[in-house]
Amino acid sequence: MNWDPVDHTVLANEQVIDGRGWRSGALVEKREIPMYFMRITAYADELLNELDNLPGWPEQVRTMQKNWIGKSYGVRFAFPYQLEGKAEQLWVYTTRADTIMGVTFCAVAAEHPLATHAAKNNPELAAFIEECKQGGVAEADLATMEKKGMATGISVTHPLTGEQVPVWVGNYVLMGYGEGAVMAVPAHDERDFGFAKKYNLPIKQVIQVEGETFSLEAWAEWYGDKEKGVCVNSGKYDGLNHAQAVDAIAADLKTKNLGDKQVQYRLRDWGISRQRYWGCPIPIIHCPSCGDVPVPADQLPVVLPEDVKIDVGSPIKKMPSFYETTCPKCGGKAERETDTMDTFVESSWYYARYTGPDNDKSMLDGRAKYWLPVDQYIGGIEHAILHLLYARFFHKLMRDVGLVECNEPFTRLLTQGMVVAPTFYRDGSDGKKQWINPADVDLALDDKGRPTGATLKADGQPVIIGGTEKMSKSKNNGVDPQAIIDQYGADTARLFMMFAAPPDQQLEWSDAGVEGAFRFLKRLWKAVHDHVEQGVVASYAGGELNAELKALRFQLHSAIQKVSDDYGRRQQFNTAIAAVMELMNALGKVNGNDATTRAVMQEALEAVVRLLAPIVPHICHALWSELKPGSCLGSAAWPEVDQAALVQDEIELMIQVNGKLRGSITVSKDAAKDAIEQLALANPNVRKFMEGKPAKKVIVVPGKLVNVVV
RNA sequence: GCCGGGAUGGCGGAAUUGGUAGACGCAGCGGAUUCAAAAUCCGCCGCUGGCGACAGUGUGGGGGUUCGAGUCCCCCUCCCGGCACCA
Repeated sequence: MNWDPVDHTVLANEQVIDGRGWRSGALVEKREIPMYFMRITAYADELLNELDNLPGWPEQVRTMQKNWIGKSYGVRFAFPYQLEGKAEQLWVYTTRADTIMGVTFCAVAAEHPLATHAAKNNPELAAFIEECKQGGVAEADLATMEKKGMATGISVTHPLTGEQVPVWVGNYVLMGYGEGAVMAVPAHDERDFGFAKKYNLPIKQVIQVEGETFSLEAWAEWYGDKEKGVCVNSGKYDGLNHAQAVDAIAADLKTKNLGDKQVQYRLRDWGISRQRYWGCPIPIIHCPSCGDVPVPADQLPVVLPEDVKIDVGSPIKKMPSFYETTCPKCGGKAERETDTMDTFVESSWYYARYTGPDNDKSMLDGRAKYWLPVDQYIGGIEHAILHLLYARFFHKLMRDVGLVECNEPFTRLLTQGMVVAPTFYRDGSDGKKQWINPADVDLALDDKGRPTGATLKADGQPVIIGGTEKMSKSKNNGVDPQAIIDQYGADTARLFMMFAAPPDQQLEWSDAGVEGAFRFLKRLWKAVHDHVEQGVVASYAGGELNAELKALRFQLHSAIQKVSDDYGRRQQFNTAIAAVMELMNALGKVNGNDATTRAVMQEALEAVVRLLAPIVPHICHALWSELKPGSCLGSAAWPEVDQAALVQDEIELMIQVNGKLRGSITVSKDAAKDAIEQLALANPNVRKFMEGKPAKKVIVVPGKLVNVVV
């Protein structure tokens, strides 16, 4: 954990800025703190494999979860060594056992027992180990920090060559991950290469890719290649490829009892303890004689007390009335756990609780089995891994105790892009940033629309422009759509937001264009009323149509098809709205008052109202009752595509010469390929650009275009 | 640093399977209506050249594959999300 030595508190990663606590400014230390975990790793394989059974999930989310779980096939093996006359083993894990003959040193974490031992009589090393404990624990910090190390003076024995291999302490090796130790092959691992160059450690090439030349001077991409490389300088393993070498080496290690193949996961167990008030209390009682005892089922749930005083730290940690209790086992004096659960725990099953919110006997009941899984789940892409992986895990836990029956919680997933907005702040007197809401700021723009400065509306004084980030409470850059709702109504606000961008795309918030949505709804309202004023009629059901009405019905039914597909399959609402807008533009151009025209108009307007209802429900309900008096939109069927209306007699084909657009021809829908070619070659503009040369090739893409190659 | 996304007119975006780049909307410009304005309606609207017909050019940058690339492949830049205690 990140420990602030001044404030004596655990800090969230977000609260560690450049290795310092956000309030105290003190250098943060890494500290081990006892805590409770949920064993999500026991479900790693199922969580991974089931990703292939989630066709309704976006590919990118499945890929991210797959990479996060990070199943790897490698070899776990040991370097034997003697310590104070005793035989010991330094265990490491690698996915590149084929490079094992190129090991020139090992690196261990600062907290590794070997490092602790070596530091006993080595004050310089002890100081270095202390230094390694500084800084935050976030993976991003660890990955970007300068790689540092120091020799321990201890050597271990290479399990295959018998050579002595020096052991270093490395600030980039983590005790909590894997074995807390790694083998280093500088010739074939970029990080090890940099480390070896920096500390002048030997580099031994053991992989060769044909046609390449190895150089100690600089790292090259192929050094790390495991597809094309074969072993060299590796004795009996020379000439073997990656898979063969791993097999042979693993077998030899196994013979020596010093290792074997092993499957590993990047996924770690889920630490759920939080030293905060706000969260579900962890139901454990600490008894001096019985140890950690679970709170008996009949005393659950442990309820968070509400009569608390909030000042510094969690109030329940200073509240004897909460934590003083008796041991359920021995009846002696005991204390409740005062850590609470990560709020991700609750967000991992709330969706199931919705099926029985009134149940005060158990967390879920049979209704959960009836309703689940959730057909369509919607959440921000920022939850692609943590929340969605925890929820999947928790669902499987609930399945395994019989609370739910399905394997996965969410059948279809839509991950909406973040709504991002600029951030603004001032440096407060306490050194903390005061975040200012974009609505309270005036922006000055240059002629290219880029911001040049910003001032607070209230005092006209400048504020600092921060980055554009996802809207959040902590950065105070959220924008409330209430202002739009107040001015234009909820339908306009909904239409505008759905029209702005596809939902899975990130969107920089701006209310420019909201007028356009409002105008469109006014046009729709007027179009229906203009029609209804002349009396409602039965919608078109068949009969001869002139070319104009035929074209209109083509557009109408194309729109129905497109909107249905956009809503159902593509989940892209901006294009669905655009299709209806195009249709409305076409309807606006219709002249004529005859019975057939009015019937087609009735058909079109009825369709439009139903197509838009999911986006702008209020106005559509009102308009539907005008178009179909006595009927309710809520029970109206979704409009159906009339396939006959989609048949066109003639189609327009684009003509290209050498891939460049040079004109178009209109042909009958079932014109033969030869006839199309002849027509294209006869086109005056085509002849002009052919410059008298013969056509080498004519490509006809049915229904699309003709390309003449000369 | 690693993993996942993204970059297209002045702006938001469209182009779904490699086949008309810029749909739809905003802003802007011109016109109609009006005493005037608002509202509404009509037209124009990537860039360069041209009175124009039209031609050239153009989807972050560089290379490649293809009859044809916004779309596929390789390399690069920048932006956003996640990186296990923001949730």
